[in-house]
Amino acid sequence: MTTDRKAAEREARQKLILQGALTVFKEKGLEGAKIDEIARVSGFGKATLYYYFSSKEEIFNALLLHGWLQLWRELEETIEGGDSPRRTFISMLKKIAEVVNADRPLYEFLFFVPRSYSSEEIEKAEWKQYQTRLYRVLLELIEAGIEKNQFPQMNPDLVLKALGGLFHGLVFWGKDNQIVSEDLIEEMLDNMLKSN
Amino acid sequence: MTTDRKAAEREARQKLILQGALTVFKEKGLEGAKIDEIARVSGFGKATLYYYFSSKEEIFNALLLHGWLQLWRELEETIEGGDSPRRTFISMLKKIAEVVNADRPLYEFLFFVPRSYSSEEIEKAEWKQYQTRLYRVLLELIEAGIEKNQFPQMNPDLVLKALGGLFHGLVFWGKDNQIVSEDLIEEMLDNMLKSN
DNA sequence: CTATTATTCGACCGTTCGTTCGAATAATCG
DNA sequence: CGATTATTCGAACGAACGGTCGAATAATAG
Repeated sequence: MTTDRKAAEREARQKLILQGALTVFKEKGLEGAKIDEIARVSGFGKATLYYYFSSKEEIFNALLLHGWLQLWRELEETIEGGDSPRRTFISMLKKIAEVVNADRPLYEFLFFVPRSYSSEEIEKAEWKQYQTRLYRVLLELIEAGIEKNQFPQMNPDLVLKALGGLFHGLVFWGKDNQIVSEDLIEEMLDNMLKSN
Repeated sequence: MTTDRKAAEREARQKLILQGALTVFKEKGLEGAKIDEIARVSGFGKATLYYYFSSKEEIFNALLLHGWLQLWRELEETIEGGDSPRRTFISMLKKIAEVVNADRPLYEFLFFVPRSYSSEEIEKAEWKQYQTRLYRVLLELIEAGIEKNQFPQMNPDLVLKALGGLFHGLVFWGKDNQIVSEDLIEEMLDNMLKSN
């Protein structure tokens, strides 16, 4: 069967397009990114893009879905690990940082951009559920951890906001290049959660 | 002289336009906001907007400048207060939260949107310097505070990223309506900085 | 080889949108 | 009052852009 190779080639070309799209999206945002430029950067003609994707928004969503699937794949084993809530929580953030640092352009895009474009279309996108699921898992860990006195005795939602924001700030803020190691994240979290 | 009244009226009309622009920008972002809609919402004809502002981007920048000036005006007395670095730092964040909560639409816009549109035009905008200045003041407080053992003994940049992110998460994340009180912010910070 | 299918692409289309024009109206002045 | 200036606005302009078309080329099949 040639069908396998054909499918693989098709997928490879899609990946090339997504790669080009990412660099343009990152630089210009969703609306600022022009199809013509994405085509130019990925090295295809404009019409060819539409041979592989049916619209600009589909490219956008495919990119995010790709990132979330990859992130989630890496997280699953950590979640199943059966550590204490606090250890699992910290391990998850470390793992996320690791994944992020392995492909910053993609994940900066993934964690920043969607906040700015909350059209109804996007609300229903497939990748959205993974975002929601991640939030829920982290929240449940905090709830369980509070019971065991491993987190500050406060409203779990607040604790998640605070620690999530802290993580976000550590990993994503600042002049590009300087990435924060997973160990530093662990140290910071342990430091700040110490007294409880 | 009627000149004063004229100028005041002109400014009042500009404020109306900015107010309308804010609601549209917030809902649609910079590119998604259409001049026609801003005109409709502010209750002026489209061409009238151009009688008061020379371009869409000028409206955008005027809006942000307005917000930063107001925020900075409120912050200045806190900075001059002469409290300890740690107290001043916490007071500043509390004050920022207060200002934000007093006009959430404006400040959610102000703190979120610019991250998505980093064109070179925006880099040079007048409001940018206030953002930079705020960052520097907070960093200096942390540096001074670390010396006095009032903050974790870590790289000041990292501490600012962590605490800034934490603050950002507390104040801006989550389902809209629920605002976080300044006292909660203080409690959270004091809690997490306790052990040092 | 020819026939059929898959892929590529620049030119083109229709729409949208920021901006400008020119005329109409209101305010101010002498 | 008339004359001059300030303000308002919808209509029209032109550029930009997402998406489509149809022809050309490459790959595969028989």
